[in-house]
Amino acid sequence: MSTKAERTTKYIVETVAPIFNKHGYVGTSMSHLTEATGLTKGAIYGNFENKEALALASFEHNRNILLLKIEELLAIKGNALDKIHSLISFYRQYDVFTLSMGGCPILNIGVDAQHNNTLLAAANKETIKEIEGKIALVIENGINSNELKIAVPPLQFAKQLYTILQGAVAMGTMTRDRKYLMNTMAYLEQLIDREIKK
Amino acid sequence: MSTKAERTTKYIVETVAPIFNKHGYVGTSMSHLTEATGLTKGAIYGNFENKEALALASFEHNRNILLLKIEELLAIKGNALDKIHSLISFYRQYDVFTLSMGGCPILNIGVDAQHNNTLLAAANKETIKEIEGKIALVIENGINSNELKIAVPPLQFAKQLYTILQGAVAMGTMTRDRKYLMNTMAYLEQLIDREIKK
DNA sequence: TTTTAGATATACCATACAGTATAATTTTTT
DNA sequence: AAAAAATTATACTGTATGGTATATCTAAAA
Repeated sequence: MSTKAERTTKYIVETVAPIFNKHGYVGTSMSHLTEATGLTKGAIYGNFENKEALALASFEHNRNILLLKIEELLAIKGNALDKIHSLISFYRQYDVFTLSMGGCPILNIGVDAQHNNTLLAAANKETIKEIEGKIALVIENGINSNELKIAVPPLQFAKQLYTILQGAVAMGTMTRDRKYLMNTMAYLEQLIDREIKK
Repeated sequence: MSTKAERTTKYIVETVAPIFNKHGYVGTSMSHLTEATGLTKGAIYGNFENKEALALASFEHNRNILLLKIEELLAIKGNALDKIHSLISFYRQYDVFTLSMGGCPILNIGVDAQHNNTLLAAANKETIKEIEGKIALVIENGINSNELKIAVPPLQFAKQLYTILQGAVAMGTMTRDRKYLMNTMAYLEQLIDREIKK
């Protein structure tokens, strides 16, 4: 069984991650965190070196949830097109999926950290790269197995797809209107079939 | 000629707008603003009621620059397709255009204000509506003059187009990589021609 | 050019901030 | 069950925060 501190550390991160995601690095104060956790600063600073380390752990927590889900979606049985459709279909409910995280961690931290915290900004950039790489791999396999044919390299296609997905996430977030997700995914579904079928 | 206070007010907003845009509402402190302007708090609070009013004026300043530019781009001589291409082409240099504002005001304020300032969030939402409306009008005119034919209503098409544009802006911002703008606009140019030509 | 009104600077609130030293309290080990 | 070690609470730093009252200065009107 895990030690007390390990469990407390986990509890703090889980409780605090959506707060950092919602209010950003500067927008989140230690008093927000003590209030939300019911713990004192002594407990928090006993488990994390400083606010930045806690913010980083919080981002990585949310990032892991998202990455694991994306891996799962791209690992379903079927060919490359099935996997891509599985991903796109998921983004219809991306808002409810990210609700418990306090919204999309990529968008929120990516924008907030840009001029407020270089560590978080770098971690975010790295995560984007990972997601794009995972999508690209699926595309590449589809090409190698003679299933797909596309005009651009797999990674560029993956980046283009993820850009449109994140566009819908951004617009949905800013306007608090789910329709951006629904309409964009509907549009993408038919676009993908038309563009990459062999 | 304008009064002294009018000129000072203008000077403050111009100086302060990119700071709010970069660091967000909570991330911007009054000391940032006094330092940047070379003025004291007395001068600033003499011209603005509080921090929120100043942040709102700052957003509206950046928003006006952007909206005026978009209006200009959509007002060029030619048919609807020319106007749309004019807009898309502009977004290739969107990063250099928004540099002096401290980045895209729609994205930055839209994400930051979401959980930190309801007034700013509402103003941002309104601006998005305006931009989409302007694009939709161009599409509508193109349809009425028998130039274009599209499968969805003009406003939905406009929303879809702006979603992809903002996706490129978001990805470019988060990764600090211009290629997202370049590649997405290249992709859009050929997509538009294929999809909406009559 | 003097008066008056408008605009800016200074000095100061009370409060909140991130962070720390240490005491009290739990866990864990013996 | 006692001792040792690890963990959390308390109380406190010094500094920064948004905002204000008032004094000083500057520009416009008489």
